Amino acid sequence: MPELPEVEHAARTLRAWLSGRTIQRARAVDTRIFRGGSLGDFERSLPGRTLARVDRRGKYLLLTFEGGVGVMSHLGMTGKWVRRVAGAPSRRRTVPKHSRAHLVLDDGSALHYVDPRLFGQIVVVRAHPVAELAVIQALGPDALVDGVEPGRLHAALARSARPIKVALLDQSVLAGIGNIYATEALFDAGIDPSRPSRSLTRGEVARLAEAIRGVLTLSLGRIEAGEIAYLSEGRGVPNRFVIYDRAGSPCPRCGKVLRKTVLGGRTTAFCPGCQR
DNA sequence: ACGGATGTTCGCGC
DNA sequence: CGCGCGAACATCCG
Repeated sequence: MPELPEVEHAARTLRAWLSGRTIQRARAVDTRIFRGGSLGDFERSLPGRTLARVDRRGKYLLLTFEGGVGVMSHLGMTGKWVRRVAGAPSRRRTVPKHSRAHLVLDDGSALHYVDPRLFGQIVVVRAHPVAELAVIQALGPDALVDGVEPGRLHAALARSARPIKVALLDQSVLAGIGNIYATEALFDAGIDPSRPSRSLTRGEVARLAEAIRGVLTLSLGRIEAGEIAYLSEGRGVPNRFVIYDRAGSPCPRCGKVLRKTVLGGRTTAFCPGCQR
């Protein structure tokens, strides 16, 4: 579930895996994950290089290598980076299922990009810094790095009549929020997700901004603490969210039965009792 | 067994 | 231009 906290964790993990290492080999499978001439650039431009930095903007990972080659990696719905260590006494397969690309490092490890549904993207950029890609420039302030400034958010929300939940998913309004954290933050702030975004008062936007900060930092903390095995193989992990995917259960705040609706084509859980 | 849903983004048509 | 909808794909659940 790669939204901001999960992508931030992926960024930190990649930073640790790649720091001080040299890429020996790069291979990719020809899928639509690679746009333009990126597949060839991925295989040819990366070997011999070392990492300069890993950044995250919203849900986008930005890798910059010494010598001026950048890689943009977006995880889509089901993408993740996993590491395989040579000779590890593991019963896991050497090449993970649905591996679409991998980097072999000088310590013998291999970093695989795994993405069953192929909704992710990898773009290799040589002409300019990777952060100058149009998709990155189009992003609004990052919900974690830049913070959620209530006045600015209020101004952005005041321009549209679409539901507040849909506006929160718009990455040009605020970068990093996806379906789960939009649902959670609106519940936390006690705001009905179907309200027109421009109907929110300054006070409500301030509450929402605090709720967004809260749900993102809480989740990131839990991921970093190892409480959540996002990068591991395990599936069927229990739902750790407060109301996401809990329609039909009692509201943990007021006890009314949680309901669900569809906004912007996305399922949205909400409490009819305490979200106004 | 099969229909319907699933974390994201983009492009099309109105 | 704003918006709503479907498509891209594999897997899981009931």
